[in-house]
Parts: sequence; structure tokens; C-alpha cells
Amino acid sequence: MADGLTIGQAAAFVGVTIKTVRHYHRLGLVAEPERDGSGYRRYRSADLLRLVQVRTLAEAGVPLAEIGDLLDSDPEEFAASLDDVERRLTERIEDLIARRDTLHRLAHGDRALLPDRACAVLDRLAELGFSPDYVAAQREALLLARALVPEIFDSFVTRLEHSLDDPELVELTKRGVDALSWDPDDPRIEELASALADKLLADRALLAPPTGSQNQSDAAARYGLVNHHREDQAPAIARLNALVEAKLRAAGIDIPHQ
Amino acid sequence: MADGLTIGQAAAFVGVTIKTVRHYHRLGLVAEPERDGSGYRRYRSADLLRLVQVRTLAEAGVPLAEIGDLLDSDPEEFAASLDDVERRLTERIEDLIARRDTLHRLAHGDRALLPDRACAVLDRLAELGFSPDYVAAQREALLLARALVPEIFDSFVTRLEHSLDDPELVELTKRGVDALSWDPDDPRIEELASALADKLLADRALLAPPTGSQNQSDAAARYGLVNHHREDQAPAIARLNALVEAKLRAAGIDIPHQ
DNA sequence: CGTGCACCCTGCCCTAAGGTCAAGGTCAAC
DNA sequence: GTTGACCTTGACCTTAGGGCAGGGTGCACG
Repeated sequence: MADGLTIGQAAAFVGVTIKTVRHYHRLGLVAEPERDGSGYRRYRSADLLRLVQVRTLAEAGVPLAEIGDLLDSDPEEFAASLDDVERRLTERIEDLIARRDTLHRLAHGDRALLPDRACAVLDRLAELGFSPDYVAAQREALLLARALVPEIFDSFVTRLEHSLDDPELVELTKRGVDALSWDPDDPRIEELASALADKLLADRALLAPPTGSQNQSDAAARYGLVNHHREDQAPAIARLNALVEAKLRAAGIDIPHQ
Repeated sequence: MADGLTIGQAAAFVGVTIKTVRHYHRLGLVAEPERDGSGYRRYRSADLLRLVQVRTLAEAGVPLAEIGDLLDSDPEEFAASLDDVERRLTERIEDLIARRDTLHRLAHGDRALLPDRACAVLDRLAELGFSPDYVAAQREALLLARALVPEIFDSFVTRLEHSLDDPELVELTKRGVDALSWDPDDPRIEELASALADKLLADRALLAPPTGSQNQSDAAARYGLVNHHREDQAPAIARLNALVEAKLRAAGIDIPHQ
């Protein structure tokens, strides 16, 4: 003749799971009801009432940790707290919306995590006959550039576009790609470095713009990472780049060491 | 002469915390880089590249558990997966917006977790001179009714409004409130029950409407809980209600037992 | 040469709101 | 007597990392 509902009935009536009810007990949001002879919890209407109140707030997104105090506070305090919760919920929503927009751009605008303009450059590289591996390396450099030195990413792309307009420079770059398989001591590297340096000095637009004035050395380190990407896998290329940089420095161009 | 960035530098460049980088290592999203002589991780540009890719997706809301596969999949699979993530993100956003709307109603529309109309009834009860305790009990009953038998909540409120329009019934109800302090065997209870039953039978609109046809016994149990709320604290009231119910049953009204 | 400081290492426990599984007790029906 | 539905507690799992303890390393300053 136990009276009161079992936990399963109470949960079903209020529209939650048994586990949820027990969870509320453990957090002290709903007092433990009396037990019957078998140790089963028995719920009366007052218990259900409390459960309903807690559930109403929880469903509205109020953190469980705040519900206890909330239900014991006076009306104006109650409304103020709810406003506060609503504000936080709005922030969270806006954050998620921003994420979704980013996601949408990643899926539909940018291909391969890069903006259209950069993708176009990569496509042009492929059309000009550069190897897929070289194109992939450039894509990686662009990705790094965008993440590590976003402030100069646009001019980085612009410089790349500009360099593809110059057939001579394209030819020299292709030779540079061939250098991948050369020995680091190959004399042709020295020769190629001179040609590249001359070319770059002849058209200053091909040189990277200076980074912002503040955080000079930090920015240089980040930019260096981009410029020397993949060098560790190709010593000949590393030497080529080092030679070109040395020549540019000798010509008065300010290039920080890595 | 260790080359490569330390974890702190790498994390700062990519814009995450050290803990996050190590977390990605543990999940296998970013391979562990080589260690220097002191056992410190040393990051090269290829490691940073991977870190940037993972971070880009993570920031867009892609679950970390899916990023590994995502970065290894071909472009159309990649886009399809991102669409899927976007869909889930949208669901989550809509869910949160619904919660926020609920919250807003709780804070500004409903007072005390009840709709305006129900609050108006409670205000009227107070104006008619019912004790604060009785009004509180009615508020609790309304809360329970809304949560447990939402399908008849509106008619529940309507019945209450209607009953307050009848001065005689109001008087009888007030006597019922007085019965709170009576002994359960007080002869006045029998008398009051008769008067109440007569009154209710004279105006059928005062009787609760039948609940929906399906789930009859379940709905009856829930409705019973609402109607007998707080009875466990007032045996005289319990007896009064039982007598009234018996009389109504005797008159052919279908009232399920609790 | 010692000391302080900034940085790195691993490992453990913590979050919110429950879900899932295990092992065992209770109740009513067949 | 047994089956199935229900109840009990407890321990571990989820996300994406945060915080802390205890200890090692590298560099600058006195």
C-alpha cells in the first residue's frame, strides 16, 4: 500500500528520464522523496511540482548549478537572473553562427581551405606546367602564410600573381623546381641563384613588402617559416634560397635571417 | 642548435594554447614532431601546416573526432562532410534559439512560470480575499496541470475563471479553505460536500471536461495528481474532496479513482 | 657558482548533463 | 518457480581542453 509514484512514473509524467531525476537529486535541486519498504523512491505531488519547476528552467537552458538559487529567489532577482542567462545563451548562439558561417565558406567558397583568389593562382601554376608536387608545396605555403602572417597574405598572393605574369621568371622558377633533384653542391645552383636575384632586383614589386613595424622579429620569424617551408626536405632548394637571399642582402635589401 | 619551434612558439603562431596542441597529438590529429636533446618537441613548417589545417576546421565547429578523416578525404567527400557538420550545427543553433525564446517568455511574459491568463486568475483569487497560502496552492496546482496534463490546461483555467464568477461558489470554496483547520471527522465537512456537489451539478460547466480518449487511465492518474495536490498535508480537505467526488459519481458523473 | 625565471615534460583530476553498463533486489503474473 | 519489468547503487564514458603537481632544462644576473 505504498502511495506515491515510482521514479519511472514520475519521470514519465514530467517528461524526463529516470537518470535525469536521480541527477537532480544528486545536485540537490529536487529533495529525495521518502522511500517505501523496498527502498524505492515514492513521489508525491509536491515532489512532482518541484521537478516540473526545475525541468522548466533546465529546458530553457538555465545551467543546473544556478537553478537551485533561482527557484529560491524573489521575482525581480528571478527575472534578472533569467536575463543574464539569456544574454549568455545569445552569446553562445552568435558564436555558433559565426562558426557555421566559417564552415559554409570552407565547404562552398574556399576550396582546400584557401580563398578563391589563392586557388586561382594555384590553378594558373598548374596550367603553366608546374608539377603537381610544386603546386601542392605552394598551396601549403599559402595556407601557412594565411594562418601565420595574415596581415601580409594579400600582398603575398599579389606578388605570386605578378611573378606569373613574367615568362622569364616563370622559366627561372621552373629551373628552381628542377633543382629539387640536384646535388646541393651542383654549380648550376650558384648560377640559378644569380639569375633569380638579378630578376628580383630588376622588378622590386617581386620582393616581399615589409611586414608591419611592430613585432618585427616575431613577424619575421613567422614569415621565414612560410618562405622556408619544405626546405628541410630539399637541401638543394635550401641552398638556392640561401644564395638568393645573400645576394639580395648584398644589394641592400633588408631580409631578416631565419 | 636545435632547429624548429618549441611547442609554445608553435602554439602562439597558430593561435592556440599549448594544451590544445598536446591534445591534438593525443587524438592523433597532428603527429608528434621530433624531440630535441632535452626531450622538447620541435616543430617544423610541415607540423605547423597540419596544425593550421586542424585548427581551421576545429574553429569552424567540426568535431575533433572527425577532423582526421576529413583531412585525408578527397574534395567532394570533404565538402559533403562539411555540409553534414553544418547541418548539425544548424540544428544545435535552432535548439538553442528555441531555448532562448522559452527563457525570454519565462523572464518577461509568464510570471512565476505560468502564462498571463493563469496569473490573472491567481490575482483575482487574491482580490476575492483568499489567503496567500490558498493562492499559492492554486498556483502549484496550475503549474502541475500545465506540465502533467497540458492538453486540458486551457479548459482547466477556464473552469477556474468561470467558478470565480459565481459568488455562491466562491463562498463555498472559502468555507472549504477554512476546512483546512477542521478535524477530518467534523460533521460540517459532510454538509459542505453536499453543498459543493449540488452547486457543481447545477452548472455542468464547472465540471472538468473529459480528457482525450486515448491513454484514459494514464491521463486520469496525472489529472488526479493535480486535483489532489496538497491533500496529503490536510486530511480534512482530502475527506471533503472524497465526499464530493462520491456524490458526483453517484449522480452519474464519470470520475476515475486516483 | 648559485639562483631565479621562463619554459618544457608527464600524469592526474575536473568540467555539464546526463548515458550506459554491471550486479543485484523486488514485484506481479504466468 | 520463473520470467520480465521495475527499482537500487556505483563506476565509467562523452567534448575540448583547463588546472595543478612534481620535476627537468636553458639562460641571464649577481
